[in-house]
Amino acid sequence: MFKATSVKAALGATESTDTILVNGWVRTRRDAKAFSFIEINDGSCLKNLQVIADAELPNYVDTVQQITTGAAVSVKGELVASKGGGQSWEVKATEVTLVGAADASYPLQKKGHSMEFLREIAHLRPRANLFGAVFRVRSRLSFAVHQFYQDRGFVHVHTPIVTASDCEGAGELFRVSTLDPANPPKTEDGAIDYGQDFFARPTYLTVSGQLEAEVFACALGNVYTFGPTFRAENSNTSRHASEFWMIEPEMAFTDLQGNMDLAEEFVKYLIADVLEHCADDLAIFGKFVDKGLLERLKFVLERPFQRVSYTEAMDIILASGREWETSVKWGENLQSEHERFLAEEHFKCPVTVYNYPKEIKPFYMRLNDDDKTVTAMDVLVPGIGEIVGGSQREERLDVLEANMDRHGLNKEEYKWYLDLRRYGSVPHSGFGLGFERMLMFVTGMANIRDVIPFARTPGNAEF
RNA sequence: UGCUCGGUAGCUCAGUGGCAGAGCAGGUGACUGUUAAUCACUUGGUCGUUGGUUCGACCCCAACCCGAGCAGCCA
Repeated sequence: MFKATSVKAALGATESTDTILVNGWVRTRRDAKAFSFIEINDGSCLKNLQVIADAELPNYVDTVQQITTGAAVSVKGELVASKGGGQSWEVKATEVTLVGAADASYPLQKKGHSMEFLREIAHLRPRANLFGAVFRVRSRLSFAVHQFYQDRGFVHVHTPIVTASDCEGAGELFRVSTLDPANPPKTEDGAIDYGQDFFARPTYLTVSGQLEAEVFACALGNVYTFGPTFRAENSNTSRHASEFWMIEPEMAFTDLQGNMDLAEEFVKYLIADVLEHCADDLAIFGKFVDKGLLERLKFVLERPFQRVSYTEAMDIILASGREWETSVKWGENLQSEHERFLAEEHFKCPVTVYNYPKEIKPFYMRLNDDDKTVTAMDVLVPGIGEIVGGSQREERLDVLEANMDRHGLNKEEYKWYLDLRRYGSVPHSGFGLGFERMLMFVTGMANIRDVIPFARTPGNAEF
């Protein structure tokens, strides 16, 4: 069989070619006097390839003129310089095969559609220009994540997706069980007997690979995870999903400063990589989704991230003289409006906030010498808010145990985690970066549901 | 989960207590190296669901369902 040429390769040609084969889906067809224009797209790039199907073709009337938007076609012909404006190359067809027809009920029209409508046809939306671009960028961004860490000698660790730790503090979990929900085995006191469950204990989908990543950092030095993460929160916002992907680097012999340095370098690397490798796709976001996108990305790339301690951030917020919907004071969580104010108005660039009050952060964060704050750090970006959350971990056994007591955790269940502090404990740090939030930032897409192929949100797991 | 807004043709929307509308898509025809082609004609409706008010409800009221935005949870 003749080897097919991608639309991307055909459009990037440097000279005409006698015979090429192009496969793809028809975006639109128009009739001229003695021939038909067929525009096909195969997902290899944003642009379509224009095909000239002459009326002399033997199947012109009964096939070519019946081809509609959405149909799959195979075209053989000559790649020639276009006689019309708008494209440099086109294919003069010698053979047009209708591989799979699409009738008038094909939902994607040549016009723009609302994001909400396209979400309802998630199985067809990758064929829309915008979503083809989103998912090509997603693929590239994913590759860039690995390249960043691999280039720096980090080891990729596949942390488990099924986990038994249910009290890490990162929200509600999805239970994993093979018990019959209508008739579960019971213990003598009437409780469900998870001893008879598949894993002989209650298990859940992971909310973070951090604790396991710490194990590997304390053996292999610098490691990272990149995998799916699950939160059973009833969150209904444009930036939360029940299933999302997260990158979690973890570094031994590294303090909070080194952690913040890595987070900033990482975010900038991803932006630079996408700017370099996805220019065409980014252009469509700049045109239809977010006019200021390219300028903002370049701006973020050039400027150092601002760094302020939680205490300094609180002073800035309190000194701003603004009226807040939720008033805050030292010791309380920053609200979205405060984070947005810092990133979008006060600094007008990404901000890393560090050293948060210990009361509002999880047990594993390292206690500072002031005994009031822990080495937490969040990177806030304009338009999205928190994109990175991390910390230096508490490496001192006695302090960690005291933290766990204070948080009411069962130390028995964390024996293996505490062992890391018993045997060769070292200062270590890491963070989590929300992959979809990064993708939103890089594309300007406003809703997380539009950067996930098949989004899972409360009440929604179709497809 | 709370607050706010919305649900009318395949899509995007307008509409008013008294016969259901437009643009686009679809169909037919014309024209044409076009490119979200153009022009003419044209098909298409349980106005989210259920109940209530009313002589009469797409419109007013209530409950529910679905969607979106914001908040909380966080990445």
